Amino acid sequence: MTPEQLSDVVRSAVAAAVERGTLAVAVPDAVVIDRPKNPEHGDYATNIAMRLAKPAGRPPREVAEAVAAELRAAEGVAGVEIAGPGFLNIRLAKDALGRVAVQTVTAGEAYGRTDVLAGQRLNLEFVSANPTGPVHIGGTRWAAVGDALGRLLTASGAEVSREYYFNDAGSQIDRFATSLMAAANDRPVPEDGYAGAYIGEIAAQVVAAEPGLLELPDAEQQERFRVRGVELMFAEIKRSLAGFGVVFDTYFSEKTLHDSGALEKAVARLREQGHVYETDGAVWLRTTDFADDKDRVLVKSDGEPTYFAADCAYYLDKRERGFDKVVIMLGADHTGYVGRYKALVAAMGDDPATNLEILIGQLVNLVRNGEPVRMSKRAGTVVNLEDLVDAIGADAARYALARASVDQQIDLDLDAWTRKTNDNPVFYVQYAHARIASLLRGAADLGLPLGEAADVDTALLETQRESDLLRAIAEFPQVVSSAAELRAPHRVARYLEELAGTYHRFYDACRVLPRGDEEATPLTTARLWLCAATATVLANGLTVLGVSAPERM
RNA sequence: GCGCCCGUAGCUCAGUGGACAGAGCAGGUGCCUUCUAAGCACUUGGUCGCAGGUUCGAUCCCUGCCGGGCGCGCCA
Repeated sequence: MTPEQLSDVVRSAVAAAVERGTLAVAVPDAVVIDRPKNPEHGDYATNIAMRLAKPAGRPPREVAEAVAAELRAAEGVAGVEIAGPGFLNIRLAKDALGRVAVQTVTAGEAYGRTDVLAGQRLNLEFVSANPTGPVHIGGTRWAAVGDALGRLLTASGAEVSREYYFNDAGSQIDRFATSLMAAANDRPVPEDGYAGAYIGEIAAQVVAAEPGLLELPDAEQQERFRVRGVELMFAEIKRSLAGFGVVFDTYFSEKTLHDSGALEKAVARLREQGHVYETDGAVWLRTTDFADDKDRVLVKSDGEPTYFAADCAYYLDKRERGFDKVVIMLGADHTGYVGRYKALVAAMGDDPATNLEILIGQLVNLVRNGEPVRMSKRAGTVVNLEDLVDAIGADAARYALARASVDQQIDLDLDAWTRKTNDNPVFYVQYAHARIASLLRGAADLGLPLGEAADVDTALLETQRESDLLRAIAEFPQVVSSAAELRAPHRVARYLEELAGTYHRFYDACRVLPRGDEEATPLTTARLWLCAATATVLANGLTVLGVSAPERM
């Protein structure tokens, strides 16, 4: 029995008490089930009696008595104790807990999937780095977290589309093109231009692809460098992301919004809604009507639309494509956009609370030998996605970036994440998986297959270490769904570390395979199922994070 | 000045209103002739930044302070 199943059982017990007349209260929608740290507090515990005490108008312990009386009769429940201020400590029947191992192995890759977010259509935008250079470390954090979040949301039943918005219009791209042209013609890096070795490399590729390019007038050259340069740079970005295991459903070009008249359409819609005015020759959106700090310019006095105007058009486009909710992940240096983005959604006539979600990720600092790695865009010492992968590998990079809460700044220590020791959590978790894989290979060599689910006596799994492991495994679906709902992939990583530790402790205490001349027993089989179940959860969890689950290490 | 994030063990960090606040690392003591020691056991270590408030109950919610990070363009 998993906590979710137990939650339903407890809820039914409350309903039964109400039915019987021993409790007068509205039956709650959901019952919270805890996994107590203290084994004396049973397999699971619930605070439902304390929650219902006030609405029932009775002391928590009396409510607890009424619920416990019903709960004791429930299938799979071996014992119920009332403790402390009114906790219900529940002990499951041995087999009710043990069957979790069978359920897990049987479900395989599907174990952990739920439908809690079924029916939601989400557009998940992340990375969205401009094709003027490689994906920097901040974008890399979002590549890891965003992709993991996408997998989590999908696992929880949501319909998710990953989207990468790229700016291929405007002055930043112009500066990129100018920088390429300067590099190709051996001219100095222009004012506000881009430096770094990649500029020279891209410039050379453009020249190679376009014979006679350097003989053309500057204006024509510039255009060719822009088009080809963006193309090449973007291919480079896609390649590095793919190497990181991140692929998007849609790569959305800002330029297409300009070319299709979508900006004018968006401005017209905002004007219809009555939120647009003109001052000093510019067109403004009155975002202050929607709690923004100041109004925002849509069209500059020189007639050029702003980036914000494109944001408006882009938001409208996403909504017209049928997404209920637009989720955007930004770095902490973009915190200032939240207010104006909410305002634009409201000005469009939508509800920012339901149609928009902006997730802010704090900055990443790199550390080597305890010293901060100095980063300078001008000096070309920016650490980007590929540098990080080269330094510590894709698995460690993804895990390191995904295991921290996005609200927390991270100091990513390049040495710690390459160490093959216990202070490297990704190895700790992967090692547990490889260790089980090795054990299962050993079982196969001994001619000990798992066999049929019906033939396993999981009630034999009765030691503390075994039931600890079963409870940890049972928790996984809830970890996934709550991590999805809270937009917190790091919870999965932390859970996996705990699960790995629980497994290592089990392994240390419980011999699985027969030694020497010993014969396999029913307990051998039960423990093999438990090991296989653990491996399934470790693999499913690592997959959610985009990290491999190695068979050997 | 205003907005967002952070402040929890010596260090790096978990902790969706519940029971004595947790993990890894670092320090100390042990455990490998048989399933991966990249492991495990025991042990040292806390005014959860400070002060109020809400609650049966607060590390968590609210208010105010203190300290650190980031941001506040007719840039993109």
